[in-house]
Amino acid sequence: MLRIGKLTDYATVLMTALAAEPGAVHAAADLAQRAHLEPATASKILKMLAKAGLLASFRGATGGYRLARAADQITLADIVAAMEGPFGMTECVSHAGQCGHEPHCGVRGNWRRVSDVVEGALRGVTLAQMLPRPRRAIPVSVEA
Amino acid sequence: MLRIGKLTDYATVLMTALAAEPGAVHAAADLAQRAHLEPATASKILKMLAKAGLLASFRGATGGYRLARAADQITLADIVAAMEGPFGMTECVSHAGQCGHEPHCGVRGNWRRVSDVVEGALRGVTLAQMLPRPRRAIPVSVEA
DNA sequence: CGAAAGCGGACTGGAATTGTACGATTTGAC
DNA sequence: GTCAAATCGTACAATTCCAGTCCGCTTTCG
Repeated sequence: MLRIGKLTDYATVLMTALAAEPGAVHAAADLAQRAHLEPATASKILKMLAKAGLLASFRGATGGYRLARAADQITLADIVAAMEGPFGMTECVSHAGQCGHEPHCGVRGNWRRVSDVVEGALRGVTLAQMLPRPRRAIPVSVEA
Repeated sequence: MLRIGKLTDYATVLMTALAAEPGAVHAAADLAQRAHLEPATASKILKMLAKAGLLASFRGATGGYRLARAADQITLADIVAAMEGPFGMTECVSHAGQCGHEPHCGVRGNWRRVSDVVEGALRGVTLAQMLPRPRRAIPVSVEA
């Protein structure tokens, strides 16, 4: 498993739909239709992405959403963080001190290293690379 | 976030406790005490690990659990897979055909690549490396 | 002014996960 | 041969989390 939430997955679809026409402002209903999502659900996701600073929003009639940065400046790590909060595969990685077992744990450091690798992998994939185009390698290198 | 379950985390603690004295057979109650877990919970986890083939179990008096393989032949990927089932960050990676959006998705391949990177990272950490010892680098290399 | 569109929050139904308990079975020890 | 120790398998209760929806408010264009 090791899943991300469905909403996070939908978010990537919506983001790629926006990246397909960068610069243009898209209404939420329009994006929902492209991504085959319920308008209410799409709207919720777009709100979260806007709050995280990944999208610029425009209110009022003819309003909508637009990418806040160029597609090659937005990575999967950004999207995941926007939808699911701070990184960390275990509670103790993202929120130190919450787990009463920390003093005698011994595996904490290892999870921290793995989390860093995962974050690096997500950070290595940009929105531009996710468009249906020739793919490039994901650069990853980690030292412990 | 991008969390693994708590039970998976506990499982790594139990596994390292077993790896500290390889070859010896430990009772579930003993391991629970070392890991500071409720006996019932530890037992549940140990059963899962045994069913997955990571531990050898011995019934009856003086029974208990022992590593099925050497500590450097067991990786975090094995433990996570034992506790959480087949890999994949999205539903469509581990179970193709379940998601009605697949025909027009366009991001599936990208999640597949990221999942592979994550799996590689977990596969690069062995139980032997998780013991409180000098750490080595996690080798990771991926091509897309 | 009115319609269109985003903003914010709340709410609910369901699913997954966690943690626990109990009887059955196996095995070593005396 | 009997007993006690220990796992196995299953089932269950509680809780937490998440997906999805809805509604009222605000903003902006025509």
